[in-house]
Formats: sequence, structure tokens, C-alpha cells
Amino acid sequence: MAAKPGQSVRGSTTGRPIMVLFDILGQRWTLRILWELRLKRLTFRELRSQCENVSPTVLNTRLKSLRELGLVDHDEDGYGHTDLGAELAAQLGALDGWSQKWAKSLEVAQAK
Amino acid sequence: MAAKPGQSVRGSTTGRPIMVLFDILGQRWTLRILWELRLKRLTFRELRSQCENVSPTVLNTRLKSLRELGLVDHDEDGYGHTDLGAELAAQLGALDGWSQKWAKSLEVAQAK
DNA sequence: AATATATGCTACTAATAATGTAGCATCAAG
DNA sequence: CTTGATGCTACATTATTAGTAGCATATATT
Repeated sequence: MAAKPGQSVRGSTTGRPIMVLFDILGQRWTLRILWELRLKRLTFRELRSQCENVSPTVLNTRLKSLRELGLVDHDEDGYGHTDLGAELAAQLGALDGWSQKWAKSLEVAQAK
Repeated sequence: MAAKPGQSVRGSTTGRPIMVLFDILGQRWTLRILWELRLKRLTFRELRSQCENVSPTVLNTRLKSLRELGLVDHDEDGYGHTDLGAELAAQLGALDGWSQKWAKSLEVAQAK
């Protein structure tokens, strides 16, 4: 289902890992899902609730992809990051810091 | 048009900058556009060509948002990152390294 | 002056993806 | 044998994206 590195994705036939990554992160809710799992494992319903009740159809589709791609796994405690997924989520943590700076910068620009 | 930090986005009414960021990065082609501008400024047509001929409708929509959000600008040499946009793109550069590690890890997993 | 070429787009239709709601099947506990 | 929680699937509606054509402007070329 989900394209893996080495396989072609929409907009890139090279299979370059970064393109494959962009393809999946560029799908709605993927970034958010990875983010919401950063603190602890969550059940399907908890995760859905954290994601403002995203439709279960989409949530399930994303989780299936993320599992195939080795970023998320599922056990008796629910869904959570794999080691690799946790690394990726950590990179997203860096974006959090940047985004706050960005927000301030936009405030200033709008005040003009 | 594009939601700015402080404004509510799909799935988040808080306006938290990271949520606004996820909202825009989670739209198709946004990550790719930011990525393709990392080396040099590109004209609309060059950029479109680098993005596997993404439809001009979508490209224009994304560029408009990215400009409103202070991440991209446009001058006689074409489209390019603002200082803030360049910072964000640098973070994406970090994802490139991670993605290669990820790809190797998946190869091993599939060889089993 | 009349092409020619490049620019940044807009218009339009078709295809695909996401939303929102309902509810089913399984399990464990009371 | 009901209650509550789990992980979903089905389906109709709406929104987004894709794909193609071509316009309007500007600068250069013959």
C-alpha cells in the first residue's frame, strides 16, 4: 500500500528516500499523528480524540502506512512510535521551536 | 487565505504555531516546493518542472500561501526562500539524512 | 512592425482523497 | 447476558488535486 524508499511515489520515480518521506508526510494528518504519539502510546480511540476526531477511515489508512514504513507499531497498549519513528518525531520537535519564532516574526510583520 | 499562526486550522482551533505549520506542510507539494528552492531561486516554470510538472493551479495556490506566511518571496529572479523559509528548509535538510538511514533499515527488514 | 520566446499565471473538467456519521465485531469485566 | 472498551469498516457528501489548454504581459529577434 504505502510506497517504501526505493519505490516510486507521486511526483518522483527515483525512489529517493526523502521524496518518499515527503510523499507520506505531505498527506493530511500524518505529521499530526506522529506528533501526538510523542509522549506516550495511545489507543486508536485516544489518538483519534487527540487529533480532533479525525475520521477513523483516514486514521486507519495513515496508521497502516506508518506501520508498513516502520515508523509506528501497535501492541496491547495501543499505537506508538518505533525507534525510527521516535527519531523522526524528535526532528519534528525541532520544528516546534522554529514555529514559535516564525509566529513572532509574523506578528511583527502584521503590526506594520 | 492561508491560515497564520494564531488562527485556527483544520483540526486545531488553538492557533498553535506547530499546528498551523503541520496544516500547511501536510498539503501536497508544500514540502517538495520548499525543498526544491533550497539551492537557488527558480522561476514559476522552472519550479514546476522540478516538481514533476505539478499542476500550475496547485503550484500557484501553494506559492501564494507560502508568500503570505513569509516563507517564500518573489522577485525578478523568480521564487526563493525568505530568511525564515531558508531556516525551515534547513530543518528539512536534516530529514534528508534521517531518511537515508530509514531506507537502509527498511531494506534490512525486508531481506528477512 | 511582426514574429518569437519566456514569464506568471487562470479556467475548466475529471479523478482522487478526506470528512462525517453510523454501526459492527471482538473481547474482558461485572 | 449486559456493559463498556477496543479497533475498525461502510457509505454518502464534500473538498482537494490532477491534467490540459491557453491567455496576457514583457523582452528580445528578424
